[in-house]
Amino acid sequence: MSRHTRRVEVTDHARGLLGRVLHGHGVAARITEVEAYGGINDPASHAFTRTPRSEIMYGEPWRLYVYRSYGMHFCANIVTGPTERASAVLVRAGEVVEGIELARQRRGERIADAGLARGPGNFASALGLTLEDLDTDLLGAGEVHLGSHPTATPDISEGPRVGISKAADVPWRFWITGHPTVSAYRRSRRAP
DNA sequence: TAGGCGATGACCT
DNA sequence: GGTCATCGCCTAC
Repeated sequence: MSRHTRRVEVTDHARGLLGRVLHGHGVAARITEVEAYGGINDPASHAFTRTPRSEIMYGEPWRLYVYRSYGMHFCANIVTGPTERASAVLVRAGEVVEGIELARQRRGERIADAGLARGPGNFASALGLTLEDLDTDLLGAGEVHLGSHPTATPDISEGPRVGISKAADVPWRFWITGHPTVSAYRRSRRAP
């Protein structure tokens, strides 16, 4: 398989996740913003160097990869496979469509609805995702799983990924055009 | 075993 | 708009 074909794969998965609903511990959110990570070919991916932490991305697709960022935040990724390719999609933002009261309890009463799941750390927080959910099968019927595909294809915009210092110019960030939950672009301080 | 750093968020002006 | 807290994980020694 060619390098080009791999690139299309992971970005197609990223686009395909927009508009899908992710259920997490009593809260459901429609995914509005994602970033694609190309695994072994992507310097910005955790899987670029194979470590015990990134090992899960080399395994079965449609598993949940959760990691801790800056010591206190969790970020949720969906492994898209195939096995050994280590491709994954980072969920950056969503619109809470079920369990909004529970989401508000987790995030804080004063947060506006559109901000409940804006930003990767906030999205994981709103859905109650932690390291306990690592390796969850998202196609299963557990507390954390993916819903069906949306009936209509959303209008998708693309741009550079946020907050990374390597390969910061690759346009592998996708979001639903004009959606209020999408976070503003901010380039990493360490990016060249 | 120690040092450096980050796929962030919140708060301040 | 910009600045900074904060700590587990990875890498090098």
